[in-house]
Amino acid sequence: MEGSVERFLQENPANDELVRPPLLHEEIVEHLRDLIFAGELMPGTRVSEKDLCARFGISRTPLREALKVLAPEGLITLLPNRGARVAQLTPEDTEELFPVMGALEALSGELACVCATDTDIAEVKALHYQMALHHTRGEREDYFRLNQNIHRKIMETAGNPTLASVYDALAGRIRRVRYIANASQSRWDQAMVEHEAILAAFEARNGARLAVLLKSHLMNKLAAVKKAIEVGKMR
Amino acid sequence: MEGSVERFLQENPANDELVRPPLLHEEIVEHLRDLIFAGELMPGTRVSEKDLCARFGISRTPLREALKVLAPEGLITLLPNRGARVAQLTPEDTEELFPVMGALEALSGELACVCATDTDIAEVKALHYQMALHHTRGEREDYFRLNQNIHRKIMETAGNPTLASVYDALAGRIRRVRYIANASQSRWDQAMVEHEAILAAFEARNGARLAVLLKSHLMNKLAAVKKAIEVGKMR
DNA sequence: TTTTCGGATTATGCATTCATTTTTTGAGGC
DNA sequence: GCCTCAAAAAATGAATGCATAATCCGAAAA
Repeated sequence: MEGSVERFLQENPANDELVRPPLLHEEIVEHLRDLIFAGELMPGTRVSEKDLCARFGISRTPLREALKVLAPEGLITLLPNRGARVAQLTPEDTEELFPVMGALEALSGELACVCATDTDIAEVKALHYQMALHHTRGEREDYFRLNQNIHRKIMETAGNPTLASVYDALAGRIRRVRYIANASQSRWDQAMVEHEAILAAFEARNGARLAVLLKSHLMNKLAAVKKAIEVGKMR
Repeated sequence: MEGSVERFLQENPANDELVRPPLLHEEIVEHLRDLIFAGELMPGTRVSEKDLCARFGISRTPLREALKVLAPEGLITLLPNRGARVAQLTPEDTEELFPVMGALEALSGELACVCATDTDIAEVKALHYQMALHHTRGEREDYFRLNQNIHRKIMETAGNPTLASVYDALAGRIRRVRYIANASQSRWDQAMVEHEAILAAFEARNGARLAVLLKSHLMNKLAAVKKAIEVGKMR
């Protein structure tokens, strides 16, 4: 019965994942993403093929494939004949990315208000107050983590995987700069106020309002980032 | 003075293009995109590495790299050990993509209203009336082309290359189904009406309104596509 | 005739190799 | 001492090779 697997896959494209063995380069892609996010590979640093191959215990082929995948994603910069570097976010990139993220988050908010179960809302609420606690305690790391979780939860509640994956790709690029957004206490406090409003809109299932709030939340974050960078340059 | 090129590139990242020789796999990526867009590689068809290598006159390495780049982009599906296929848009993908496109176009409209010069607006106006002419003449191909040009022009006017590139990537995936959106005359007429409003909002530099219009324009297009597909299934 | 099985053929995934380009190193000139 | 230049070393881009998995094809069985 030749072609039965074939037919199965054709008719059940969603089940591909269950069947397909892993592709090495895809694992490397994820591994590299993790290294970059973890800060082990800092922006601007040269990526030595030889070193990473040794590190992962693979040949250059799948590593190079992974680098070529990460390049369009904006995490890696390829300099022909001169190797790869961890991409460095330019001020222009930052200024361009935040509005796009804002539009995507706004959409996620709209959709989430339509799709959310009461449990979804309760979960966000729980995350919110846990985050608020970290805010009052001044625990930045934990605050950031919870913050991410809230936005991710809303994004998941929206029930649009395509939206989520586009968002994730962009979020990866600005992940680093987001950490500096709440550098000043006043901005951090302000962010917390904004989050109160976000939670309220979500609880009220007011999609339009939530969209506006999420969007402005990100634009405010951009302003804060720019200011923080300015200050950073000064000293 | 070794390292001067290095320094130049560091300080002038935008000029990289001028200096760097082309990477073979990137050319192949574009070439493959063109083939898919042109319909020469139809969705669902298997992509034979050997054939394409022969066609392009290259070895398998850069071709495989190109396929791996196109996979996350959604144009190619990789089945481990079973080759690559031109990705087929599922109904879910379609339904997920249009809202995202809508959000991005809405943003482009907002930004464009802020950035546009009078010339930009005049250009869109010219495109619009040329498109209207094709509509009255019933010239679908030309209408589509102008339609694309209008949205592209607004996107460019927005002055956010990151936004544009994200948009383009998604647009590539639904390019094919968009052609069937205006299958029915009534929907086509309706689309034209919507475009009148879009032009008006742009001329008035009413960003908020343009955003809403572009968004709903795309959602209506989605509805039309779904209906067209339903009808297609019937017969 | 249709289905099942098994070897031959083909295609794929990854490693390795080869040809260039770039970077490094160091000797010589200013 | 610093810059210039050239040869050596290293790294990159792409082609080739090899082991494995999938597909094809024909004979045998139902």
